[in-house]
Amino acid sequence: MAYFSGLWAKNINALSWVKTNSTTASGQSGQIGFSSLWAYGITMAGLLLLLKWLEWRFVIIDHSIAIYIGLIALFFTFFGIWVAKQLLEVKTQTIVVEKEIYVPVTPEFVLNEIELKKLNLTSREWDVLQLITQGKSNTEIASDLYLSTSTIKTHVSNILSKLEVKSRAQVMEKAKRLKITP
Amino acid sequence: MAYFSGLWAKNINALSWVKTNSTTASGQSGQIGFSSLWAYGITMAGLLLLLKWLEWRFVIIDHSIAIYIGLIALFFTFFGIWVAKQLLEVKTQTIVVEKEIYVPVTPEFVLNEIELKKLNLTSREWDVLQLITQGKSNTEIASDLYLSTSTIKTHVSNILSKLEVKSRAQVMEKAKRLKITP
DNA sequence: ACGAAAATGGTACTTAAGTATGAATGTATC
DNA sequence: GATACATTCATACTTAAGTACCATTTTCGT
Repeated sequence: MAYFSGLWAKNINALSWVKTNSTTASGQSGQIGFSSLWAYGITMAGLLLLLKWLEWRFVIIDHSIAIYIGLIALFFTFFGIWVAKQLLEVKTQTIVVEKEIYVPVTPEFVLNEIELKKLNLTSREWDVLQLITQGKSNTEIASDLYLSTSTIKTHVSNILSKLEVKSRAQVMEKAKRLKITP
Repeated sequence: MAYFSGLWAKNINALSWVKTNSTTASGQSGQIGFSSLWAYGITMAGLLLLLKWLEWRFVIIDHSIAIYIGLIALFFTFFGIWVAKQLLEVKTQTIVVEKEIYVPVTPEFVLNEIELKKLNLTSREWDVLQLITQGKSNTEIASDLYLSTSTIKTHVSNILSKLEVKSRAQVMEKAKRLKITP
């Protein structure tokens, strides 16, 4: 029984050494637990052999029951370690890292329909407005729509009135600002 | 020694029960390992007491050594579990999930300096051009820059020439297209 | 300091833009 | 069918835009 106490004390020392070792070596990921366990086991076994071999003959008969208990202790220690490994499941921690991605937003044009409806333009006025924003002259617009310049002038005049501006240049500026044209 | 074998078999059963329990209850995060360990310990102790109490008197003398060994086994099993907990650091498997966040790219205007230089505009012409793209009339531009309309007309005419267009409306359109104006 | 380019301004002119008004025709909506 | 609105076109006019040509002054690089 005296030897068993000694073995206990040695085990604690061996344990603390193994633990220190595993902490410092924690850089290499993965199998730390297993290799440390082996180191621990081998160290323990080595100590046991070392201690016992020195006084083997004196002990082998007198303290056979103590050795037996020691082996039982050793076995169940490993058994406990095995049990712990089964019980302690690997915790999976999911960390969601929000990563800002600057999407190359295509200079997509979304027509501001709210503002467009406020203007209360007729469909023909809308046609003319779009051609105006393309920098076209009255003559060109008339040509595009197969109309006379007189008609275009009328439409343009109405557009200016509805947009509350005084020139086609201001129409272009305001149409851009209100996002009713690309 | 016969009892020890029985105890072993019971342990296995108890273990498997505990493991199943811990798996199903894995929803609640944290202390699963510990509570399961306690459940396991209590179950084992309970079984031990139950089995032994039934034949206590018959056994207490004959098999005192077996009980002693059983206790040793129990203790070192827990010791092994404790050791394993020290050695096996809780592996936290970190899964980094990148979540795309679409940053609302402000409709930022980047001046197309390459195209701008090609135009070979003078600084004053550039001033006038910017005011043109704001939809301002020659009179307004003259007023803004403290110049006569004659000067503005000269600048505008030069701008039209350099941009190879025929009206201020086309200037606005082309300036937008070349991204030399917001 | 000199020359080239830039900046400013003027006059005269042409052309396009924009206004005002009216009218004919088409098209829904009740 | 009457009404309201949209569409088309025309005439006459005013105003702004744009051109052409010239002149003066300022700025800047070598």
